Amino acid sequence: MSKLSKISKCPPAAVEQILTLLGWNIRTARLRRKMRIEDLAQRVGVSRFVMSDIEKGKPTTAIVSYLGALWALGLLDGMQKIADPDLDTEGKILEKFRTPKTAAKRKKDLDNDF
Amino acid sequence: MSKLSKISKCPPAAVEQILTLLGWNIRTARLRRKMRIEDLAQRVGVSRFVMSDIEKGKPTTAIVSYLGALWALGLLDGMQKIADPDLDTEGKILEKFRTPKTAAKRKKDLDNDF
DNA sequence: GTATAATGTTGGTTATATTCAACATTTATG
DNA sequence: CATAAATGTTGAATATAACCAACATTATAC
Repeated sequence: MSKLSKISKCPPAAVEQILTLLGWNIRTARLRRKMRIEDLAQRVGVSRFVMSDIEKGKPTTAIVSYLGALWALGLLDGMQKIADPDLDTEGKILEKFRTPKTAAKRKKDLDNDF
Repeated sequence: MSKLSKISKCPPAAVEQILTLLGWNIRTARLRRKMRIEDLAQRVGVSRFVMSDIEKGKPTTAIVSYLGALWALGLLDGMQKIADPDLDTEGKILEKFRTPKTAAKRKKDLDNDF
């Protein structure tokens, strides 16, 4: 039996697209800085094979390796805003009043399930 | 000998900080949507343990699982801009003229190594 | 306050991500 | 064009990420 999650085996198109784009962007940034794959890999602390995988947008590679590449390129800043609660207008609407620590449901709670 | 990369064992503070923040933001978005860890995990296609790891900002978890969480929460959009070459002013300056496919160096090329 | 649901924790199993060596291919320099 | 560097590819070894069951803890609903 596979120990690889469904999303790893067959990611949604939107996710695959983001991964491919991210890898390509990292490659572009590296070349602009005249660094070899090996150079960037060393700064990040991974092998050149992992760095190559990243530039191809490999889904199962550790997020820290991706973030490390962004960090080594001075491109980590944009990550601050990802999923920022202040910018999550949809979430703010859904929340309305409560700020719970769990998402407890009760039987009667039909919950629109949006 | 460890087969875990240096960056996984001891990520730079900036990277660790981003990971913790990202996990927390995902948790906040989930709670706002009144989803259980289990619910979100199912939509993403991972076990509840992996989803829990994500909310803790575990560095070695596959990037696709993080992106899947963002996707399932409708928060994937922001990723488009990460490392966007158009926004990489530093890179644009360094690049100047060429658009190479490799980062070839020649012996004489002293290269400022920035 | 109590019952119940959600989340956290631990230990064990297994497929696989990372690593590396060696070779092939592609790209850029002079 | 020729040469050397950069990158791609393959196969093998090994530590570990993902998974699960079972139990503990925490938080919510009534």
